[in-house]
Amino acid sequence: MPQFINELNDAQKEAVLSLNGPNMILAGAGSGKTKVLTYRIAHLLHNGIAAFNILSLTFTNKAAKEMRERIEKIVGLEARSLWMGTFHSVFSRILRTESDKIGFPYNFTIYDTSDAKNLIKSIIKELKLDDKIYKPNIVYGRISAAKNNLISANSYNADSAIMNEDKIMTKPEIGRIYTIYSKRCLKASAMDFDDLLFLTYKLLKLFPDTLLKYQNLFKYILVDEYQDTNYAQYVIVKMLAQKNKNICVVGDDAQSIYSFRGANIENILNFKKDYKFADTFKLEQNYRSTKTIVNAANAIIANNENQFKKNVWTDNPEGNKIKIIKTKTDNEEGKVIANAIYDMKLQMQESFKSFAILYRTNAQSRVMEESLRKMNIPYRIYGGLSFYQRKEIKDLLSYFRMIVNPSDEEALKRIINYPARGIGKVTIDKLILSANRHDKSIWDIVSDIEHYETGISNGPRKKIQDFSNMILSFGGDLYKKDAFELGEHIASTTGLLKSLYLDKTPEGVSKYENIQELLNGLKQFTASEEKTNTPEKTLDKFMEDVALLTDADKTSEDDMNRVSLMTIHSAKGLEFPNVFVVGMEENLFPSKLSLTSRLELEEERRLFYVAITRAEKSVHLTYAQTRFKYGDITYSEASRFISEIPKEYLEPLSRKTAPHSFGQQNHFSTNQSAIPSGQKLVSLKKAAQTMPKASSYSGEKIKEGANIEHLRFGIGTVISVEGIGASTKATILFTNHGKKQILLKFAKLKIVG
DNA sequence: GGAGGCCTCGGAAGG
DNA sequence: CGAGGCCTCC
Repeated sequence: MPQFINELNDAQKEAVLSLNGPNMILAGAGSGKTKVLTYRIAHLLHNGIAAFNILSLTFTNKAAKEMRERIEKIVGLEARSLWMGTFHSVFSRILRTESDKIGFPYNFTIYDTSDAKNLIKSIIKELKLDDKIYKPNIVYGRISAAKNNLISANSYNADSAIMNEDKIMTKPEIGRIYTIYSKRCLKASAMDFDDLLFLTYKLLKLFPDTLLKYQNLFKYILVDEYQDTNYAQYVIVKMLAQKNKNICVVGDDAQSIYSFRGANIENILNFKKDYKFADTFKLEQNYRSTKTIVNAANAIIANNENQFKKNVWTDNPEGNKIKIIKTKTDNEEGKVIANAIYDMKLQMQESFKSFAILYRTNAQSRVMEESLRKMNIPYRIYGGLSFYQRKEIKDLLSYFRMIVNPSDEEALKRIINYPARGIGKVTIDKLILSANRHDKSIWDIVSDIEHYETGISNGPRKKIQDFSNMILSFGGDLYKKDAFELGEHIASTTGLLKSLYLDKTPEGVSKYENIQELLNGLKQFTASEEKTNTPEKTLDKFMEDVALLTDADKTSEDDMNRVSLMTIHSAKGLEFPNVFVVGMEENLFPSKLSLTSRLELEEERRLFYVAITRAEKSVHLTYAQTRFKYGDITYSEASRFISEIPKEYLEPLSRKTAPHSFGQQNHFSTNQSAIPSGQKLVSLKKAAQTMPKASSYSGEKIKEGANIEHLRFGIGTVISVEGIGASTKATILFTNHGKKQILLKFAKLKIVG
């Protein structure tokens, strides 16, 4: 038995060693789930299973990448032959191989969500439907949900229950839109994200020999975060595993937080029904958090009805109690947290990266940001507009897309008049009309405009020809130039690069930099290749999965020392020594929209469970009595979730410590459960506001031998000063606190005596 | 085609 | 309140 097995506890060991048959691993938060998955795969390889016979599915690229790296550390390069990736990336790989069977070319485009919504919007317009009623978002949501439930456009229109639902929603034409949308995607040789699942299902369903081929290929299947699978994913996995039944799913029903995008918690709850002889393993020992955190989390989740019985426990120390902080306003909440981070950093010698601020909605990040910025606390916000969604990036990528697949309608619409070349809205509408009439793609018309009666006059027609010729000429270079050469050629000949270069506004500069970054990506992609007459790292290869990439996949892992700000959803799978969960208020968390149903409230509670189980050492829960929402002040009460934590895990209500000479005082006004004490917090607010600016220190005065006063540690003498600039540190001997090392950048030292 | 004004709308988010 | 979409005007 390989050495690595000995690093595992008994439950983990069993889960790793049981290789055959259906297995379900229920992994509590922080129980070493990834470790088990990686060792299990390593163990399969050790047992002579070929890497290419193992399929491992995850939800994020990041998870797949991490796992592959970890396996590579154990087994070496063999790990590269594993089928390991997200559902979408693995399925797109299969679809590119088998595309002809379902009527697509191998070089199909993958539409991202905004492409899909644009197409829907344009169809709604073409059908002359009221876009106030047929909101693209809603229509997209219906179509997406249909596909995730494996309902084709035909079945949709034939399903009286669905049609009736749409009628009741006063949107009886959604089925028609769905039909046209599917047709247009096919014409454009494009699949949206949901198609990657739906069409994989269709492929395996319609072609039994293809199904058999992949059943034989994927002798062992592993699925991570199984509680997040939707119906389509569930069915496809089931089909693939049908023959060998060597399927291992890993998940935690308590962390199912994605039902709003179709995840079905029943998939994990019913695993034993689907696979009768399944072995179940429970990983219940938590290695991440303190006893206090683990026990509090258990107590919270116990309020849910739908769940597996699990007993998550830990050998870790008791740890600090959970602190509840109440503030008057959301602004104050931000200030108090910034102060608390500042203090904890000093007191506990923590680095900034050990802190995370988690919130329910992205809108809450702004207040936090402001406070952190005022205190010069470095932070990083996760989420928001991704690199690949930026306008300038999408524009250039649209050129790339058209070169790989000229039928790509959304790419064409984006760039046919960008940079401006005199092909206006009216002309484009005529093109679309003509394409629809002739049942062709827009590119079919554009590339052969002479042969169609479009009603477009000579001027614009000439310009369309020029555009078409340009695309064709780029296309001619596709296999002659490598991806970087062609990409750069396009960026410069179209004038895209130049116009951004000339734009010296901050936005323009940033756009130019982004384009450069994309080109750098192309360069990296081609870097491995030697110069030959027939390059292999061509643009079409680069484009294959670019639509499946997200920011998290971009290289240059930011190891900077910053506080992390993100939604609780995006914190799933991560861990931080110290966690602040902010906005613990009724109608915010739990969200107002969840209060109507028990199931939704339970999902909010799981979300809270996820939030506090991110923490290793400390948890702070904060709430504000008033908060700005949509420009109005709203009043809120403490979240019901706070009162679900047994008091023994909460910091007892304590009187504040006497104000310090700087006017600083203990921020942690504790407040048990739902009933606010009405304690006056004015002084606290003042304290936050009168905090000296972190940057206000003048470094020159802090010299060896200087007597100083520190905000928290009081009087002391500087023993030595090391480092330069922002990293200048002083070693100071405090009268009452002994020797401490302090970063001058953040310390507020006052020279005394 | 682009700038600027008006209107609307507001949950979380992977691929 | 503020972002984004849409319309209007130049």
